[in-house]
Amino acid sequence: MRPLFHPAPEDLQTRAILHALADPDRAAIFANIMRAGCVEACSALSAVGDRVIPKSSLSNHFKVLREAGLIRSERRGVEMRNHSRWAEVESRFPGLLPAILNAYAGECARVADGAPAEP
Amino acid sequence: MRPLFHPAPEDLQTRAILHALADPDRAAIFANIMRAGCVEACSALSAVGDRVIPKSSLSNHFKVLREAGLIRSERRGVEMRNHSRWAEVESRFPGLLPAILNAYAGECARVADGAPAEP
DNA sequence: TCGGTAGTTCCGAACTTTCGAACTATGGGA
DNA sequence: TCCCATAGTTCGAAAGTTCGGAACTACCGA
Repeated sequence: MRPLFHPAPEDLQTRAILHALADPDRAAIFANIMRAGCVEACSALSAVGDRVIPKSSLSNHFKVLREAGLIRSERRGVEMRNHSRWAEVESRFPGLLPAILNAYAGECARVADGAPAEP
Repeated sequence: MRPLFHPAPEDLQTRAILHALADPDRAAIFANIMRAGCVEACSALSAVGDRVIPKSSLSNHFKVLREAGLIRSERRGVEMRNHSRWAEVESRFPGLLPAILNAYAGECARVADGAPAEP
């Protein structure tokens, strides 16, 4: 197992952040990490909605979030703790994360409200 | 040539917008359309920085921006006019576009300032 | 009608994403 | 200490996406 890579705050890239959050599953995972007091084990998030995400895909999602600089992961015994790097991202790109999470939240609310989700 | 597809304001999706703007070329094209009074021909944007973007790639970039709902394109004789749909996107997802364009702008400023761009 | 310009489509090569299977690392008993 | 269970990673094949050159369509002016 190779060591975990985390970009320095000054190496954060807008493109990587947008790419990471352009996947609704990853955005949901990130939103969960924030909501859950900024600390969470990976496997606690293995279901998004009613879909189960396979372990290998989950592992990849966490890697993408980590390498975009959105979360910081550390091995703690047999599991992993994931902290959001909100403050660092926020100070480098003010308003970016709130706007993105808001956009997703607004969209979900609308779907839940009215139109049924497409199959 | 098939007709141009534009999503309705209520069909705009955060994921599509983030995906469209996660590509720095597309983000630059979009920023240009905004800056240039919201109207621009495609080929006017065929260079980003000092790189030339091939026509077919450009055409695809415009398609992605259009289908994400970020721009509205109409054929005008031999060329295309592209309007940004800023107001519509902004009213559906407040703060999203300014935050993203700001993030890119801040990043460019920093690169221009100090470290040389990687090859 | 022809020529030029603007943009699109097609298609193959290169790249990315997904997910099951096999693997590694760690901790807790027997 | 050895073995098992658990948490996560890596591998590899299949499916999907992106890129860009060549050929195409659409429109305008001469």
